[in-house]
Amino acid sequence: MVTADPARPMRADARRNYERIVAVAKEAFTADGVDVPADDIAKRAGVGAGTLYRHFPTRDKLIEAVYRDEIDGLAQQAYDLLEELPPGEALETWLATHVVYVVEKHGLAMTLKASVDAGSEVFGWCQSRLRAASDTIVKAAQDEGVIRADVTGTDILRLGHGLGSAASKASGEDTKRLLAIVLDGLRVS
Amino acid sequence: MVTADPARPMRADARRNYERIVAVAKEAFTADGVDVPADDIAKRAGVGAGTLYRHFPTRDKLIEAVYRDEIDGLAQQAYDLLEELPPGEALETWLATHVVYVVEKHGLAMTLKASVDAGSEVFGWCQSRLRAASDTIVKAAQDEGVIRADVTGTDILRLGHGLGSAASKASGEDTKRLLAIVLDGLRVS
DNA sequence: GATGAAGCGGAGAGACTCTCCGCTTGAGGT
DNA sequence: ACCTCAAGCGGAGAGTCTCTCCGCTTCATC
Repeated sequence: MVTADPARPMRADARRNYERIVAVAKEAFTADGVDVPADDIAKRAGVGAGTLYRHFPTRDKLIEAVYRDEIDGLAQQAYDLLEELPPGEALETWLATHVVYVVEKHGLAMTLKASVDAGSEVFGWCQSRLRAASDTIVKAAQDEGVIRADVTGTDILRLGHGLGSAASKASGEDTKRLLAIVLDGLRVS
Repeated sequence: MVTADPARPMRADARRNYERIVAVAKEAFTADGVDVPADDIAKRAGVGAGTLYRHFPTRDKLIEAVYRDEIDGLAQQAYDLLEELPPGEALETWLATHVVYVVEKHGLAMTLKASVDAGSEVFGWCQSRLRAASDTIVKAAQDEGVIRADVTGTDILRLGHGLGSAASKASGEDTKRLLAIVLDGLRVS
């Protein structure tokens, strides 16, 4: 998923470090904001600054990688949920996850997105990955006949985003109710 | 408009410098992005770093001030246009200005907004200032009976923003056409 | 003009990003 | 098992950026 060059795969320790750094960075960004120093992240990950900067030539590349990883996790969850639950429930759970994600990471996501936007290749990648996941889960639920046939994957994405934005100014109770309303609307009547 | 303390007005030189810095910063941000060093801006404005940092205790405050000024200019233009032109034309011109602004400053505005968002007091101020301006110009045009009665100031803001987003991926020609379509839709039929 | 307060400039402290290079370690060959 | 060497590592330090401090200058007032 994040291999650099398929011709010669990363050495085991290099890959370990790469993943370690992304994980630590994600934690650090969430806890302390995107302004946390890169050297700090290196230290917390138990690697030298050189190692960090070899994997991520600039600070922005690191931010990009975290953003990408975050989105990738959200998309992956769609596929995982499909294996664990019946499609209808999977879709409902996924939408709820999406909303929680938007609410919890709102500020972070905005800043990450702003940092990433310039070299928007990554941004495009994220968008298509999310859409593919959303399409898949929606289609599965539709094949079972549990949700309306005229809903698209993009709709779900937008609903998740919209609900999240609305919910970030509302209480947890309200959020649940809003989500319930939308879920009800999605089901075949 | 940007006075700090009405009790004791700024000294003339201080105010001059304040305005100078904001103007230079706006130019610098537009030309070179928001990452341009604060010291550079001080130099270009012909003041010492100390002066800059007294007026704007942190770099973010400077960004905030520029964002605020930018929005303020857009809002002010609504009132200015109302004095120069008949209300219908004023509204049309303003909407076009808005679109151009969104297109030209898209990247910048996003980053500014992301930087500002945390201490969102400024953000709120900007929003209400824009809405007031929009409401005023819409109401004037409606009183003349030249645009639909069911349109609100917020609608115009949204249209401006939406058109701008759509237009940033389209050609100048397309933008003009899109704008013409919307303007046509706004007129009483 | 004289005087005090408000404001100015820029050297420099501290922090951050990124580079460089000698040392270490994993992986393939024998 | 051991050898070899490219791949990878760490961290000192160069260069840059933000922000502070304080002696000097300028404005406003009398």
